[in-house]
Amino acid sequence: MGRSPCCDDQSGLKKGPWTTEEDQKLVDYINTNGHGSWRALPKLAGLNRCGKSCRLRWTNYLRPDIKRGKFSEEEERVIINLHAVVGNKWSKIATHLPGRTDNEIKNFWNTHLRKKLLQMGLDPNTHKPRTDLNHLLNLSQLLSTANVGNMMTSTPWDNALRLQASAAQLAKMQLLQNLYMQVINSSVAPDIDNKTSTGLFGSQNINLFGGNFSGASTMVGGQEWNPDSIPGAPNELNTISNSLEGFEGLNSNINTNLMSSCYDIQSFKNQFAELVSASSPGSSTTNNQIESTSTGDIPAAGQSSPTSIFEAWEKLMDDDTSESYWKDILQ
DNA sequence: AAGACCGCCAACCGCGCCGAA
DNA sequence: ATTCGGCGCGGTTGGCGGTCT
Repeated sequence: MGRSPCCDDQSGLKKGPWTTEEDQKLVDYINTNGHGSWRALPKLAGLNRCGKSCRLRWTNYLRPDIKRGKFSEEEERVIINLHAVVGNKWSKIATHLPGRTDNEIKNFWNTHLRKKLLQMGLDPNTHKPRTDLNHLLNLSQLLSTANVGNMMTSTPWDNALRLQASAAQLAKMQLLQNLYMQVINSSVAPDIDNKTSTGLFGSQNINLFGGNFSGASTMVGGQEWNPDSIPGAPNELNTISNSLEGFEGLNSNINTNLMSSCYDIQSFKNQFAELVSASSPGSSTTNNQIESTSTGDIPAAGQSSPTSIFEAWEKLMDDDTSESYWKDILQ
């Protein structure tokens, strides 16, 4: 049982866009008298509007301390960080951004930041990696952007490009994670969903996520890149990385350099083979099968075998990977 | 040139909270 | 303790302007 609206269609009160005359009346009245009771205000100010409409117009548009124009990078960062903590509490977020209204922040989130997170493979609601497989199609696009690094120079674009490249690396980690999840869910290794077992979830306890990116150099776009060379980048990556902690998936024991190890598919294969042979002695899957190289064949939809998954990974490493291939793989 | 499509954002709507009676 | 009114919040809508075909 909801409340009756403060101004229904029968009230004869005006709705829709405000005219400059109405704005002026409202501003003049509030400047002279303050808003007082919003319900009483329209009559006192000579406006044919409901109080709620007046309040919204004032708080979202006419207030003198409103800051208009593009959001700065710092503001973006604040919004994302706060959203990760408080969720869709726009008014709470707005209290940390002087001059910005909850409505403006909400709109900015829905039109820009939400998409940004989605492109990074993060769920905008949880700020954790998306677990649905469809988004991997977007990731493959992200990965291709990493090649922009080839054109890197010493321009102000560097930071943005390199951060984007690092996001692409993160995407690769996620893909690895998702591929592994497919393995876990496949019939090949039905009993290895035990994170204390040996092998891929082994005892080395080095978590791919939640690590420290400071000092972790890697190859980006054919050049060695160290996040430390970019002010704020290690923190940025650590923030993203930390947000991935607790993800129900790969707790990798890939134990070399945190970032470059993500490319080390061979060790991943070897450890996986070890795991499969240890966990599924009766399995027909052999190391040889796992080690078999891609023939370029596209696996049938619905199939999910270690071989096809590794092929998928190798395909990912191939810049020419087509979107249709991914669709087939991920179905 | 014009219609279709899309993104942005101001404004509206419904609900929940809170304080006063 | 309960009811009621006012306000604020978050979700949604619809119009406008820009871009695409």
